[in-house]
Amino acid sequence: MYIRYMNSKLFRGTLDTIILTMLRDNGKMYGYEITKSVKEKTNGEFKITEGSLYPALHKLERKGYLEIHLLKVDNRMRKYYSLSKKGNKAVKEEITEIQSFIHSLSLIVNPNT
Amino acid sequence: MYIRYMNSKLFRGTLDTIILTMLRDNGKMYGYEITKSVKEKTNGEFKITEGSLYPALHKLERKGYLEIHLLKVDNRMRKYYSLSKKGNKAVKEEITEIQSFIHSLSLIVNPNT
DNA sequence: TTTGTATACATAAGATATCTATGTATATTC
DNA sequence: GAATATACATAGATATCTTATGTATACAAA
Repeated sequence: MYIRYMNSKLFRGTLDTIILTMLRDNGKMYGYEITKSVKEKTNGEFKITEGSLYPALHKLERKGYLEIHLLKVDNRMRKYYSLSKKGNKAVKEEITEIQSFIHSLSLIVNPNT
Repeated sequence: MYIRYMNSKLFRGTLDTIILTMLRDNGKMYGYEITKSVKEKTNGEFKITEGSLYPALHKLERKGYLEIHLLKVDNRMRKYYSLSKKGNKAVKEEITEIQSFIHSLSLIVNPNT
C-alpha cells in the first residue's frame, strides 16, 4: 500500500457506526471492500485508512458485534464480516444517535433550521 | 460547580467550530454564556463541560482567532471573546467543512439521500 | 448558618480514538 | 522490474476531550 489518505478530525466517533451501517446495508463485506465502498458512497470524501479500519474491526469483533468467515480469493485472503444479532441491535441505536447528533449540529452551524 | 455533564463521543472535532460559530452569530460572548447558549440552542443535547470549553478557548486564542476584553459584572470576572479577522476567516472554512461532513455522513446513515 | 445552586474562571491527569508509519504478501499492469 | 491494486496487521505518536479538582462570588432555602 503506497497511497496515504488524509482524514478529517470530524471523523472521530463516527467510524464504528459507519462500518456497522455498511455491513447492515450490504450483508457481508471484507475490510478493503468497506473502505472502497465508503469512499465511493461519499464521492471520495471519506477515506478510511487501514490503520483506522482494521483496529476498529477488531474492536467491534471483540465487542461481539461481528461474525467472521474467511475466504481465499485469487490466492489472497479475505476476512468477511457480517453483523451479529448484537451488532444488528447496536447499529440501530448508533444510527439514531448519529442522526440526533447531525440534527443538533445543524441547529448550530446552519442558519434557519 | 457541582453538576457534571456527559458528552457524546461524536462531539470530537466539532467543538472549536461550534465555539467560533456562536461567536460569529452573537458578536461577543464569555465562556459560561457559550455553554448555556449552546445547550439552549440544541434543546439540551450539547452540554459542553468546563474542562472542554476553557482549554478550547485558550487554544483558539493562541491561534489568533479570538479577541478578548475583560469585564467585571456583579463582582465576578467575565472574559469576553469575539472573533478576530483571522477567526472570521477560519469560521467560514470550518463551517463549510462541517456541512460537507454532515452531507457525506448522511449519505451513509440516511436511506434515500 | 451552612447547604445547595448558579455563576465564572482555570488546569492537571487520564482515557481513547484515530493517524502515521511500517510490515507482509499476491496479482496485474506498464 | 517498477508501480499500482488488492488484502491483511500492528506499534507508537498525537490530538481531543473527559474527569476531577481548585478558586471565588451571590443568593435562596433549610
